[in-house]
Amino acid sequence: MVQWYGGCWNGTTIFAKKNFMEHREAHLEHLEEDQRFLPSVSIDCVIFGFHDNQLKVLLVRFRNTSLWALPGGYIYLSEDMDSAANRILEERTALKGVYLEQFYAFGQRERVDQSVQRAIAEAINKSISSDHWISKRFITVGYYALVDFLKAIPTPDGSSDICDWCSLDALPPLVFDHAVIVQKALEMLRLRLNNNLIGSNLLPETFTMQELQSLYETILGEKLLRTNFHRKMLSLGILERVEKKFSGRAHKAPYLYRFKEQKEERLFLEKVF
Amino acid sequence: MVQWYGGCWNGTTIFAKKNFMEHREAHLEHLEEDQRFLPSVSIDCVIFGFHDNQLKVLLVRFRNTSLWALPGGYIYLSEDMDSAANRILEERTALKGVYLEQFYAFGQRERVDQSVQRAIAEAINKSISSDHWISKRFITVGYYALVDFLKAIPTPDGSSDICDWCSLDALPPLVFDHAVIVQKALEMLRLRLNNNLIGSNLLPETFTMQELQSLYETILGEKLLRTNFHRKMLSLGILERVEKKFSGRAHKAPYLYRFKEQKEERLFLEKVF
DNA sequence: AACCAATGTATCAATTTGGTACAATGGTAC
DNA sequence: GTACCATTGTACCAAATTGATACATTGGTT
Repeated sequence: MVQWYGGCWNGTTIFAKKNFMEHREAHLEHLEEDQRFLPSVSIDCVIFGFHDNQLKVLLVRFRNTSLWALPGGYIYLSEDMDSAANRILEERTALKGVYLEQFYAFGQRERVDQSVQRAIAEAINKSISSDHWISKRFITVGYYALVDFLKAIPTPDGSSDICDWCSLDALPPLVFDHAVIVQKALEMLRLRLNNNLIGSNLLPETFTMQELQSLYETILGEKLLRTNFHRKMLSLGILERVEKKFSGRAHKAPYLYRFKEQKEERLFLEKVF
Repeated sequence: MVQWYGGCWNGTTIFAKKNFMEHREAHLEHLEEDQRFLPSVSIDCVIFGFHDNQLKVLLVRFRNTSLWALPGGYIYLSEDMDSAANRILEERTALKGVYLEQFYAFGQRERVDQSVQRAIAEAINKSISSDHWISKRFITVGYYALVDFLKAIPTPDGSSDICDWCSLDALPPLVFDHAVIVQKALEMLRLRLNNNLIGSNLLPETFTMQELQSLYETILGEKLLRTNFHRKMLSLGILERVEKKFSGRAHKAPYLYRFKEQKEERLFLEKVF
């Protein structure tokens, strides 16, 4: 069990460990063949999950260090930037086709601390010269993803030994400007909280009103009145009640709900809260 | 007077022509010294102005062609990406410190049509080899700017002979994916229409309620009820009435308004409409 | 002086929201 | 079984917001 400020949760499985080795090989290959990547541009993914009434973010830790970072990567010359982001996401979670959205490009001149960069390279046993492609200046394009916490299989890449969930409110220190990137991702997520996109991607197929409200509260960072939330959600007409009831702990059993199939047009501008 | 689908307006002045020559020199210099730019990344600016109750966008036309494009440029290794965007904006408008915000990065593999790229290079008398830095793959980071239409001085760069305003609803065909970029800029602008950021940057110091409403309607793409708009705007408490009245054409003279000085904190999430 | 269209304001119904009350319920304790 | 209880679903009311219409004001035209 990985612990970090009490926030991490170990999702690594045997299956993940197998993938880990595969990707490690692939990664070493990349370093030799940097010509295949678009120079100066990297991608970083803020992968959100929801569990225990908390927003989680997927992080990797570089091998032989205690340095945490967002899962990231580079763009092959032959692929679209969005495809690259999808590939990176899939490599870390083993999930295909999940909700993924670009939210901002980070271009500060000094955003990558070169001494940290070197420390990482040395720790993973790569001596890189000062004109190595990786030590050149990069801008990074941020994507956030919304994934089903239980379905994702966190999988380290060749430069990391851990890939795991961390609670958003107890993140370890992150390398470079990654803390800023997470913050911005959350901001953009709030800005786009409307319509059902958020819930239907962060929650399992069916869920209780309580879980849905807790998700909203977590993202918005404020408490909502239970009864009014209930009313509002039902009035939007995007939920349907699953007729089976819940059976678990004490007290009254809540209904389960699921999101209705959506028409393609998005009500992107409608405000919910 | 530049005409294009009836939408263009010629803002070029004698002052602008002087700047034009200066920048042309600067640009030629750049082409030789491509080492000074960050590879693979360009910037394109969607510069919005408001005039005649219409949203305008600043465009450039490449020399000896009829090809229109967004004003753009590259990032010096020594400058932040945001600074580069500011510099590009200033070069085309002679305006400093205007409202400028990054909105999206465009990374499709084939987003730049190489045959068009070559045609432009030839037209401005540059023969570029297929491995010239400019013919490599680029992602472009989009920024939108909100400027006072009357204060901007549209100024072509070295590769263009015209820099001018075009009505958003009568744009000429644009090169590459620039039409998509404009569309996305508008979308993001709508998403962020809240608080007074928009108005205070697209309108002159003082303005009538009618002008403000017209701006909102243009950006949102829908009609609003005059009386309710009036009420809402006043209730937000962000306007102050300038005691002088208006004196112009026929009928009753409207009050003039201006935006109050804003506290630094932004009410970014508050919905207005 | 009569008129007119644009402007500022008032008003009212419909809707939405914030907040409280209360009945229903599925389990626990005894 | 019965009393109890925290949680859930729903009802309800007052306050605030919004949609829509009416109307008084006014600067200039004819």
